[in-house]
Amino acid sequence: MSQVRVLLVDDDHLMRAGLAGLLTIDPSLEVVAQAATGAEAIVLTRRYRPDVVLMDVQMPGLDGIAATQQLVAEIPEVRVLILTTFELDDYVFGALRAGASGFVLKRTRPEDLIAAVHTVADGEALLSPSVTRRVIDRMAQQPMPRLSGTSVLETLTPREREVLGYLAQGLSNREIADALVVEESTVRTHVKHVLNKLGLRDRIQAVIFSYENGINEPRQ
Amino acid sequence: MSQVRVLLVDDDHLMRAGLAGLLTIDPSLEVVAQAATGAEAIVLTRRYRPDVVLMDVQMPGLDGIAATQQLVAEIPEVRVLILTTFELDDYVFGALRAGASGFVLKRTRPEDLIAAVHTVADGEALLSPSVTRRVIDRMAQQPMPRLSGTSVLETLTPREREVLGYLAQGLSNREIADALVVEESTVRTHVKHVLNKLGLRDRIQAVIFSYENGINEPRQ
DNA sequence: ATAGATGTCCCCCGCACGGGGGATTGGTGG
DNA sequence: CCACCAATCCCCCGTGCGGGGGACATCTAT
Repeated sequence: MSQVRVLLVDDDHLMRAGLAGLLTIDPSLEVVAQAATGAEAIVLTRRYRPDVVLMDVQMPGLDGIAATQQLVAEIPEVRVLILTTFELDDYVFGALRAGASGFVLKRTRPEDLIAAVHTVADGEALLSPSVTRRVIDRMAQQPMPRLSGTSVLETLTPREREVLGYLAQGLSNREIADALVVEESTVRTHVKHVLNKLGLRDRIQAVIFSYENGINEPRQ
Repeated sequence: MSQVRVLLVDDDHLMRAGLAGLLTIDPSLEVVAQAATGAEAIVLTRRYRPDVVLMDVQMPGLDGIAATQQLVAEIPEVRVLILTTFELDDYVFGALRAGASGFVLKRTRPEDLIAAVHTVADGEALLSPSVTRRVIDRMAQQPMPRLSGTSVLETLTPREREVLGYLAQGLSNREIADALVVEESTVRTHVKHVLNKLGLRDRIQAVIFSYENGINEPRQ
């Protein structure tokens, strides 16, 4: 793999700019898109199909770990490299549980970061040396926790879950608006949020999601 | 049942006015509300709980057949009497599949229309004489299409069943076209036929139909 | 006190979709 | 031979939908 397509995900645009500039040192790396939130990362990953997603853990809304979980579940080919400032246990293990391919600290030297991107792009796993110790320690005592431990549904607000219920029944925005006694524009907003948070393309995918996840039970 | 409560549904307000006036000839009929769209019909049916819904087929937005389907599914007690100007096959069978109790032409004489309302209010089914012919014709060659049966699927051509399979997976017309290696316009035609034959509003309802009828099996 | 989350509502824009036609080619059956 | 169906493709047209924004009020937690 010569050319590696990279998606940057960080809520701080200065950090994104810095990373983008840093990665352009290597001409075989191409930053195809940048996202400021986890939800945006999912949308952009679907659109641009990057080889590697450089993902910050700390973000408002859908955080890096939840986003990673959804990304990997939907697009297994994508490699997620987690970036963080501190080496917090929760982040490390949460990220690996979610299916991340690697985990590097932001204070890593530029050339090492570039090397890390290439490593995960090649399908290898990668951990910052200072992190490796923690991982093998914990691996020894604990079995690997389940992938779907925390439901994506929990990222939805109560109202959004309600809207998803109506989406699952195939109702239009107008019909949902009538049912909830709000404006259609409000329903549109809720629907947008539901689709973004769940990483779904459109309301049709929401129907399928509902059946596949038991929100809709096929009546016989 | 002495007093019959009626909901009028027609996008043409002149037609509604005409029907309303016509029905007031019979003091045992009471027009409790009027709707201009299918969606409105559903809302008003919830609110006013009419005995009979006099429903036009041709309406912008949610058409009479789709509205009937939802109405009957949600409120089985309500009797839907379909009104139309022309006796088109798609309308007739789509409406009956959707759960309509009757089907009358707008050119029916006033006293016959009033009689029709009373008939369906009593729980009987009713068809305009000119429509009955078509129904028994079709009955002769194939069993009455019904909601729960798989017989409706047999009205689809092989290609249409194939398209339904892709619809069930939530694919767009473009994606189905690529899968079948035909033009998108061809897929559009197939999709139209599938929706018409199954009496479905849109591809979203097709997804739901597929799950409810075992075309899609929810995994796990 | 300030920030964040939530719910409500608004705008513009472009595209996919479904309904309304119609046309052509190849079979198949009466 | 002719009628019919199935499958393929075309047009126009209106609208529903999703993405991109933003605005405002309320409430909660820091």
